Amino acid sequence: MAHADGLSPRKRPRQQRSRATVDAIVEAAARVFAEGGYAGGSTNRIAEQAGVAIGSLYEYFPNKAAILVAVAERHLDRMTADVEEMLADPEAGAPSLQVWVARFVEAMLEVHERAPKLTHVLFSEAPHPPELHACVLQVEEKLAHRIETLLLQSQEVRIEDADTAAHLVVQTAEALTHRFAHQGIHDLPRDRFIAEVATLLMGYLGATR
Amino acid sequence: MAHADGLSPRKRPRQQRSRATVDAIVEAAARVFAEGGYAGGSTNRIAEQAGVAIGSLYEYFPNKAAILVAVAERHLDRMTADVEEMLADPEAGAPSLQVWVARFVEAMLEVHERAPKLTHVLFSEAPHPPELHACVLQVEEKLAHRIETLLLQSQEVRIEDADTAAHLVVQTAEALTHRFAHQGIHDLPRDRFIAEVATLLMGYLGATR
DNA sequence: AGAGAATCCGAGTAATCCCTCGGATTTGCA
DNA sequence: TGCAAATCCGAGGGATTACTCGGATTCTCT
Repeated sequence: MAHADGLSPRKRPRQQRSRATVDAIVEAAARVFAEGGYAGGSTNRIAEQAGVAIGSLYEYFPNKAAILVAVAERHLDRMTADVEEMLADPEAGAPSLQVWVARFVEAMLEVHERAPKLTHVLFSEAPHPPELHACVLQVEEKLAHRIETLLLQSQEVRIEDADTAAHLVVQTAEALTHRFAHQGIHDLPRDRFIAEVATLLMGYLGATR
Repeated sequence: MAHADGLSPRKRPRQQRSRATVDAIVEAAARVFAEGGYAGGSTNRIAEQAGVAIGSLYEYFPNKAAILVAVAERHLDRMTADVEEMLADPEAGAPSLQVWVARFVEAMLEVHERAPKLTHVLFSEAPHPPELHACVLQVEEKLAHRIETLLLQSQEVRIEDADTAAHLVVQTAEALTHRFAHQGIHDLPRDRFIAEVATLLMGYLGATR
């Protein structure tokens, strides 16, 4: 009934008209934040870009942070969906772990390449209210779990602590692809970068007893 | 004579009194930025924390971004100095590459642990004027070069492209220690994390022909 | 059709922010 | 000692910001 936290929507959109408004706001916010960062994007500008009055915006979002969280949730959902889809793609019968890892790295990279600025703002630049942090943690957890099952299925490696290894793999892939998409790494070309990271991770998985 | 870029100091401090003022400002700015982020730290608050009038602050810094750059330069200088020192420490006669890598990872971690919030603001949160970006690049270049000579000296590994390998090692260590210091990774204890990252990097260096 | 709920509107408020400027104070030096 | 340069001061200007509120408009449902 009462919202203890100050981030949940102040009012639920009940008609499809208002649902469209909320969508437009979130979409516009993604653009605005990606352009000028979180602090640099004003709520007035978001409303303007969404073609909506500032008053309407505050009908559904209690404050600026809530808009950020909404953008993050939508973006993260799409990210995980994309990665899942690419990992599920059964184009080869029984791929080796090497192939799985390379696919994973490329999937992460594509996800970051799709919206490097926004991803950077969401993950690194913006202040992280606990709401958002939990959201990020959940995504990483989901990815790590996916990787872990991959590791356990593979006969190529005997892993001692698959849980930890999976988390490190996710963190490493996430961090490196993020950096590469955002600012590049030592002028490495894209495919070379992917191969190198895949090698890095395979070395780890092979070495971990 | 004229400063084309808008970041160089508007006036040079000539007496030791003003040099102390500039120091106090930079130090206060580091505290303020670490506390509330770049956007969250106001120049008025920085001046107040430094025990200096706002007018005095603008005698030596043309704008807020210039203060950020000054803080970054000082912090990065200390970071590189610390890492260099730890790597130069000759406590063992001829350490193996494994030992070198573990030392490097621990050094990077300590550097991030010393001021995790500030490091995060400097590296990730704050807007990166080209001045700052060049500064960061230079540090990474220096570290990569240090690692590269280490690789070339070692007889344990035959590296094909030592340059690229060194850069990837630096980026990986930097990214992972940054994350660990800033928000932890899967509740890994510190020593376990170091060991794991060292294993990761050694696997890569061993696997790269 | 008509009433009440949902939605939309945008001028306005209070706070804050970066930065200026004219003058007071202190320092170095002849 | 006295003067010019260096340093310090802080009230306040001009711009921007997040957010409010009272009322107009549109929708849903009987």
